[in-house]
Amino acid sequence: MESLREVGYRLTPQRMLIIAIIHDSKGHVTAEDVHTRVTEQYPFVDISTVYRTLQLLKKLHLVNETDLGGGRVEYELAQEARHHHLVCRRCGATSPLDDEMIDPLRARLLEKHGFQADMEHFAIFGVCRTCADKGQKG
Amino acid sequence: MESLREVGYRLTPQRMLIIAIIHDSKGHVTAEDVHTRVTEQYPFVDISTVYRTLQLLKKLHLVNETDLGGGRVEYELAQEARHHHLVCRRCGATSPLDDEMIDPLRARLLEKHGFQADMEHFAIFGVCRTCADKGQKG
DNA sequence: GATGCAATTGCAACGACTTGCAATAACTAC
DNA sequence: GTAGTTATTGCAAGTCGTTGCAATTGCATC
Repeated sequence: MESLREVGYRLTPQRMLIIAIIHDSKGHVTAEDVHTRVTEQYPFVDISTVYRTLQLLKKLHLVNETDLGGGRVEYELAQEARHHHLVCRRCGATSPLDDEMIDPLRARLLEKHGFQADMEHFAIFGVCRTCADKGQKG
Repeated sequence: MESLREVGYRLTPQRMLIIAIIHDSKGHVTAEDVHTRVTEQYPFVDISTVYRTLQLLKKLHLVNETDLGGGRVEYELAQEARHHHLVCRRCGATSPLDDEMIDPLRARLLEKHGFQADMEHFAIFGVCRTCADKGQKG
């Protein structure tokens, strides 16, 4: 919470609230979710402030931003180990994916192209095992 | 060009024009680009028609859609071999990436998670060799 | 070639997110 | 505690892209 100030940013009530809300939320939240919960306590806070704060927290690697294809971007605390998401385009289910699965690709990109890939928080779309078992058509 | 009709879609002048324009364009185009060029010939065509047509062509795998981080989505003909893009977050340069580079990951996802990953047209962000050589900070 | 009907279109309104700007307020230095 | 400065905010307007809907039009059938 104090980390913002340590990096030279001002610690405003809005920011504190937003950070607290994200801390309290398990899993993913949208900007809209955060804004709704913020305005319960500080009704005057604008959604643009929420967006700006989320961008800041993302820049500081305090939150991850992922587009899970639901029409709005999702955010989550970046405390846990780096990971990604498998998103089923049939049933919409998402499951986490260890970053280690991506490491070989990262290594290959560096080796063959000299490219240092971020691949911070990927959403990989496809068909999950359950859905693949049900229907045949891929 | 006739392929649309063959799959059960109507072949309208708007669609023909849009397809022709994408064919003529080398590399990536935005919806705005397409709309500008469409209205040179048919000034009444709405941008929503362009968007809808692009979505349709994407669904039919006739064009690829990629978010290269430029604030607007880019489209290109899907005629060539499947590929992806490396996007440098320093200089903004993009370079194509063979799909083969992704194959091992795809195989691993299927094997370990039973997940049939699409990974149709990825944009992988990071730092390119040139920029990495110049500055040190990653 | 006329008729019928659903796919497609243009329009306008909407959705998520961003941005310019003047007012406010967090931090610093006294 | 006060004053100064500058980051941050709220507001309003803007952007890219989507969507509901009535009017149009492609195309199949006669």
